[in-house]
Order: sequence, then C-alpha cells, then structure tokens
Amino acid sequence: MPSEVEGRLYREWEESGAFACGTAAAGAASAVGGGGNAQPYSIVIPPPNVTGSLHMGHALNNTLQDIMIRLARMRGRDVLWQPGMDHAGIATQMVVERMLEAEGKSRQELGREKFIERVWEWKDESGGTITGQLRRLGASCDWPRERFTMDEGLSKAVHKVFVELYKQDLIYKDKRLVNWDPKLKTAISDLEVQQTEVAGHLWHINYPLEGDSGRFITVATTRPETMLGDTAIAVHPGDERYRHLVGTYAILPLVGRRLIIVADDYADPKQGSGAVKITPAHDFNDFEVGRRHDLEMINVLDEEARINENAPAAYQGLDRFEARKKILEELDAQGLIAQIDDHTHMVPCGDRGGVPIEPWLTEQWYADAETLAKPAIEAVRSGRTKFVPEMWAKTYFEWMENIQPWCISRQLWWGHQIPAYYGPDGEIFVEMTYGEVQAAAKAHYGREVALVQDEDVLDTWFSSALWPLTTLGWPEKTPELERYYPTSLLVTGFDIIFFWVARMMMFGLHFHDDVPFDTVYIHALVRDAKGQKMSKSKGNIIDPLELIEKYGADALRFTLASQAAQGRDVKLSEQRIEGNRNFATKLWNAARFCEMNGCAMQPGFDPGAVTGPVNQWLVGQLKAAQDRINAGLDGYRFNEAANDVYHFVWGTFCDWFVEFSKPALQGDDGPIKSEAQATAAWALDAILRLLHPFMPFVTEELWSRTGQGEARDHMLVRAAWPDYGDEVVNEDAREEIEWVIRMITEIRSIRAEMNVPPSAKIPLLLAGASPDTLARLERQRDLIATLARISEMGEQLGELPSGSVQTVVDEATLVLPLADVIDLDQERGRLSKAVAKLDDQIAGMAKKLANKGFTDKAPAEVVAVQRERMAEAEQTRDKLRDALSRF
RNA sequence: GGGCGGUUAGCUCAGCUGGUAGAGCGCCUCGUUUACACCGAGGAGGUCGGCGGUUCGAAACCGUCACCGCCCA
Repeated sequence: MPSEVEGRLYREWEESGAFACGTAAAGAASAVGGGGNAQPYSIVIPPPNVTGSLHMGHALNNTLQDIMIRLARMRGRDVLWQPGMDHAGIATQMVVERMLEAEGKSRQELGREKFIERVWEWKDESGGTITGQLRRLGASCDWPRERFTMDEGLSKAVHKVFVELYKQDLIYKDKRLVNWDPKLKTAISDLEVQQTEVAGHLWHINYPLEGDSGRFITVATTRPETMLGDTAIAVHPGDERYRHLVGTYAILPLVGRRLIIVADDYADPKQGSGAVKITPAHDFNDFEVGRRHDLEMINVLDEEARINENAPAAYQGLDRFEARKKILEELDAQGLIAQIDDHTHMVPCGDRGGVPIEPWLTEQWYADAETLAKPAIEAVRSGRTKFVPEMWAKTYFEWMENIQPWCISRQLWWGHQIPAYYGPDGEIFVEMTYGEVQAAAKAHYGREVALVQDEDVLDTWFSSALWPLTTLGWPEKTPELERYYPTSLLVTGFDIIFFWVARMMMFGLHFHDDVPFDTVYIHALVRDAKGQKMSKSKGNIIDPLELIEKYGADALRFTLASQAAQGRDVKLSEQRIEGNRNFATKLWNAARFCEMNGCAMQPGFDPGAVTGPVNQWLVGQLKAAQDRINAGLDGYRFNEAANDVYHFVWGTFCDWFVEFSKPALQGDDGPIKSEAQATAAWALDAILRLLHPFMPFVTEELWSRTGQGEARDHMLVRAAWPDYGDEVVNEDAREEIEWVIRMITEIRSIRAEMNVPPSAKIPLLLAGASPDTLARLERQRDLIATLARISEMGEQLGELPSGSVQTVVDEATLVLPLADVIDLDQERGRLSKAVAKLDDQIAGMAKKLANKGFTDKAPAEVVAVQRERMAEAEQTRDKLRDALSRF
C-alpha cells in the first residue's frame, strides 16, 4: 500500500477522534449497552527520548501496544493509550553539547541558563520526530494528551515527590563512593554502569616492609595508578604466610607513605600473592575495608580522572592512563615489579559516555530504595501485578531483594534541578515553594539569609518513575487518574525492568497506594537476520522507516507480531517482511475478487442461518479462528494470533472458500449465488476486523471500499470485534467439507505423481463407499469435479477396471482409470511404499495396544482413538494391498 | 563464580496443561482457470543436542553432560 494512503488513513483516524479516550467503539457500543459505561483499558507508552528516532525496538514495542489497544477499542472498552516523551537527561545533554562542540563552543562558555534554553530549542525542533514516526507505524495514541517529563505539571509532581521523600527520610545526602563518569563529569547509578571485558595485565608489585628494606610484601593489581591513594595492605586473617606481618607497616613506593598491614576476609589467599593493596577512595571493596579498619581515604583523582594535588608532584595533572604508564616505568626502574601477568578482567564503563568509570568519593543524593522496594516486591508476589512471561518476575525479585541505595543526583544541567537549598553554613532546606524555603531558613537562622539552590539535577528515571501517575494528572485528583489508574498493561523490554518498571512500582505504591499496572508484558530484543544485536558499530541497524517505506507499515507490524514469541528474541529478516507484504496483497486481491463478484454485505445477515455446506463450513471455520485469535491475544501470544489469522485468510478463505465459491458466484442468479455472495462479504468483513489490530491500514482501506451501497457510518478502527458463539457452527458441514478437501487433495496428489496434465479431465469412481459418502459425492460433485479436474464420477460396482490408479479416502477406494498414462512400475512402487509405510504405523500402534500397561492406565478415550486409528490404517492398507495385487 | 534462557526440517523459528512433529522462507516438479506469478497445485526433507531417569507413553517432566546466548558479581 502506498505511503500516501497510509498517511491519509492515519489523518482520518486522528481527525475523527478515533483514538480519544472516553468513548467506546461506535460499532461495539450497542454490544456493551452504551459507550459511557464501557470498562476502561489503559496503557502508558514507554516515553521515547525527545531526541530519539524510531528504531526497531520501538517498532516492536509500539506495534504490540497498538495491537492490544486496537483490540480493546474494538471490544468496546474505553481505551486510553497515553503518549509522551522523556527528557532523557544525559542523552539529550550530550547531543546538544556535541552540537555546540561543532560550533566550537562549550556549555560552560554558554552558561547554564543559555545552555538550557538551547536544549529546549533542540527539544522543540527534534521532539516531534519520533511522534511522527510512531504515526507512520500506525500507533493509535491519544495524541492531544501527549506529555513530556519536563512539562510544568510533571515537574511540579517531581518536586512534590522529592520534598515528601526527603521529609520521610527516604531521600538523603551522603558522602560515599559513587560511579563517576570522568567524561561526562557526573555521578551515575549502578545500573548505568556496564561491565566490559578488557584484556589487561595483573602487575605484581613489591612494597618494602618498614624497617627492613630488603624484604617485601607483594601485592597484585590491575590498576597500578591507584597506588598513589593506597592507605593499607590487607591479608586474610587465616593466611599463615602473613600472620606475623599483621599490624606492622609497609612503605608505599614512589610516595613513601606508611601502609598498615591489616587482616581482613576480603583478601583472598588464593588470588595472586594473597596480599592486596587497599585504596579506600578509589575502589568499592577497598572502601568497605577502609571503613572496617578506620583507614584514611585519600582521593588522588580530580573530576576528569587526572591525578590531583594529593599525589606526589611528579604525577599531578597526568591523566589516569598516563599516570599508570609513568608509575610502571618508575617502579620498573626501582626493580619493584615482581611479575606481570596477562589478565582479562571486567572494567566498569559508563553506558552513555563509554569511558571507564571511577569510584570516586563525593557527596550525592540518594533514595532509600530498599524501603521503597518492599511493597513493590510484595505486589508482584501477591499477583497484584503480573509479569508475562512469568520468568521475568524472578529477575525483578532478584534485583529488588538486593537493591542498593539509588543515587539520584546528576552533575548535569538538563533535567529537574534538585529543589534543595543551602544556607551559608550548608544547612539544607527542602520545601514545596521558595517562599516556604525562605520561611524555614528564617526560622532556622532567626534572620534572612542568602540561599543557594543545589546545582545538580535528578536522574532521568526519577521523573519517568512517576510516568503512570503524572500523565494522568497526579497529584491532582483528576477523573483520568480515577478512571485509568492502575493501567491495564505495560509493554516494555527486559532491559528497563530495573531502570523503569521497578521504580514505577515503588513510586506508584508509595504515592498512590496502588500498583501502576495490572500486567507487565516483557518483550524480547529485535536482532538482525543472523541473530546479531543491532548496533551502530556493527553497521547492522535496520531502520524501521525504510522498511515501512518499502513494504508498508502493515507488513512490518505483522512481521514483528508474528515473530514475537514469548521468551525468544525477534530475528528480523527482510524476506519475512516481504512475505507479509505479499499477505497484504493477497488479502487485497481476495477483496477485489469479492467486489468483482458482487459480494456485498447484507443487512441483517445471520451467519448461523446459511444453508449451503460450504458457507456453513466457512462460518464455523471463522468462528474457530476468532476463538484462537482471542486466546492468543488474551495470553499475549502475539505470534500465535498472527499465525492463526494468516492461515485463516490465506489457507481457509483464499485457497479453499474462494475456489469453492467460484461456481456459485459465477453461476446464474438465484438463492445459491446470493448466499455465496453474502457469506463471502460477511467473512471478508469479519477478516478485516480480525486483522485490523495487526494490519490497520490495509484493512481500514478495504473496509472503506467494501461498504457497497450502504455507507459505513464509522471507520473500521471503531468497529466491533467479532464475537460469534457456538450457534453459528455446523458440525455436519465441517465434516462434509473437510471430506471434500481430503478428496480433492488426494486426487490432486495422484495426478501430480502420475504426471497427468493439468488440462486433462479424468473420471473418478468410488468403490466400497458408504451410502453417506455416496450422498456426499452427489451433493459435492461440482466442487470435486472443478477443483480436482474430474470429468465424470460415480460408484464403482463389481470388478475394478485393470490399469487404474487407486487410493483411499476414509472407507472408500478412489479409482482413477488412467490406463493410458500410468507407468506400471511407478505405480507399483508408489503403492508398495504406501503399504509399507502403513504397515510400519500399524505395527507401532499394535504394539502399543498389546501393551497391557497402556490399555489399563491410559485414559479410555486415548485408547479408543488409538484403536480407531489403527482400524482405519488397516483398512486403508488392505485396500492398497488389494490394488497392488492386481498388478 | 551465581542466576536465567536456548539447542526441533537446508535457514529462521512455532509446538500453551505429556498421547509418536508444524509454519514461513529456501529447494524440486508442474501450471488448465479474467482475484492474485507479491500467484496456484504437488513434493522432498526431521533418530526433536548427548546420556540417564519418571511414565503405559517424553520434543514436552526430572537429573546430568556438552555447546550457544543473556543478566548479575
């Protein structure tokens, strides 16, 4: 479908208010007794970064959300899909800084205020990119409700949350080691640190023992430069080699500081020499050792990870890696390097800046995650919020139960500035308004004093943690909050369970006393066709917009949905998208066929009242497909639902029903023809509905084109989801048509194997057929004749003609007199092969049935089915053997 | 080191609560017919990673090993 059509349809949807919450589907309204009482169904979008553009992960994520949203809308629910964007502190600031850099400027030159203005300009400029792209994908968000994490209302909510948590002692300031990104010059949380494997070295360094310069204690390190901050050496308390040294001192080379040798469990006797240097200000483990032994903490790095004034002058100002080099040279010159091993180890790197982070001693703001996590853990344990697939709950628990204090301050400019003010002596004042801050300060000091606001901003995730609340208007008691919270579903990737899902759970429960969502559906990663993670450096990024351009949004959506099996990554190949584009084309052509044959929707058409077996069969098949699609979507098994609709449309409707109906449709006017037309139109209509959540564009376009005569009074997006009950199913028709399909398939197979030219019509005779079968044959002879290219057909009485090909369908033997075309040897081979195969099967089944354990213990119906199958197989085998014996 | 996934047709993967395997693509053969060659018909192709166990019965459940991947240290 050309993209202009998609664009036009999207505009029509949007302009008609089809995506607005607060109204139930027009078509479904009657079914639920009026839109006003419709049950709410809500999803908040994972807010994309303002500077972002649509990547494959977004495409998958939003396709799945849109499928559920459109489904709910058609089911008559009052649907809200809440859109919006995230200010994405670090990421956005980096983008703008890079732009400044290109202009030869820096943010420091610009100053904070001007810089933020600049970021807002950039936000206004690029912020609409991704929402435009989401529209291209077909995402049916309630756009007028779009929010941004730095909107006034949302910022006020963030402020309120900070103040309340502060007053509840759940936010506090602390001086401890943080993950410091020396490139971005900010603290980051544990989650933003990525462990990267690096092939490095393990240097064994001799530290002279005090008072005995000829003797050494050897320590091993991967980071020699940190030795400048060493304040102790630790050995294991049980380590006999060093017991006598505990409490004595070593001398730090290059610096000359006395290092006490302490006994601590942290030292692993099996690791290296068993003695480990302790740098409390630059290593998380050493920090703990330092606390236990009351060691001095010497910070030797500045904010850009250069050696600072606490180190010997020779090293000051050197970058950490230059310092390492120089230190090693110097140690080597002094003969203090005992050994160098190649050593592969993990180096912590900032996920944004990409450079190794430094554990650095600074004062930062922390949230007491442990306290906040408790109710959030309980809510998942008790099932108030369910994870799908369930496995992810384990991941959630694992992290939540070992949660660390959450560092929420960032040394950035773009974000929510921390609403804490400092008095002249550093006293902290945190209040809702500046007036209250001033009042509190005055009360504290007894006079007006100058106050300074904290320079730092909050972690981006602090505000997105409030997303389900704030987008609905919290802290105001809005009708939306009342109606749509808790939301029905959250759809997101596993990579942000910790960053986002967990924190929304904490804040939702803490501030609104309820979980933010009923169900959390976690989808997989989209990889390339080879299963590789897509990344810029690998150059294997597939751009969803290019694919949409090339194959249409429907094809991309359908492909993503059909590949979204739970618990497995999506491997996206263009070939598959092409195949699904073909599927859309197939549907288009089928609709065209219906149109050409005058298939128009009949007002008041009752699918349960059709009389033709083909029509009855189709109705039943559609109802079965509807049930499977419902089951798939209700269980979030998108792949199953997609495959079910695919097979119904292509396999059942196009391949069989359309072919079956051709004689009627192309025949004379009359009740048979008009029922075929009405049934086809009805089925196509139901197909458009069932397929709409997956392929909204092509279905909407066809819907508008198939309204013949009678104008559609609403668009498909607002139509009712099919909901047929068992009363439309006709079992007799199903059996009869399935038999016809078996007959045709069998004859076609024989024809192909016997190389009967497709143009040749051949006669068909049935031997040993029951009266029921003969009656069926009579009723369905036209279908069989047309689709299997049969000239004449009838019952075979008496002796079977020689030189005929025989095969078996149920109890009947099909006799195809093909004396002139068959190759006797070939036919003999075919029959023997078939007989041998059946013999094998029969032997297996006989063995099973002879097993007393099976007949006694297996459920009766399983045994019965087995007996039946065996009898059928035997019957078929005997008939084929009989045919073989005639050669 | 701890945890979690995966291993099924040439490729990519389905197979939900155990009853002897499916799809798409690819491949081979054929192609009459005004919906569609982005198509139709037919076909080939699998000891369901190895071993052991539970069971009347295991691709599915349990154990174990091998290999691959992810997360956390």
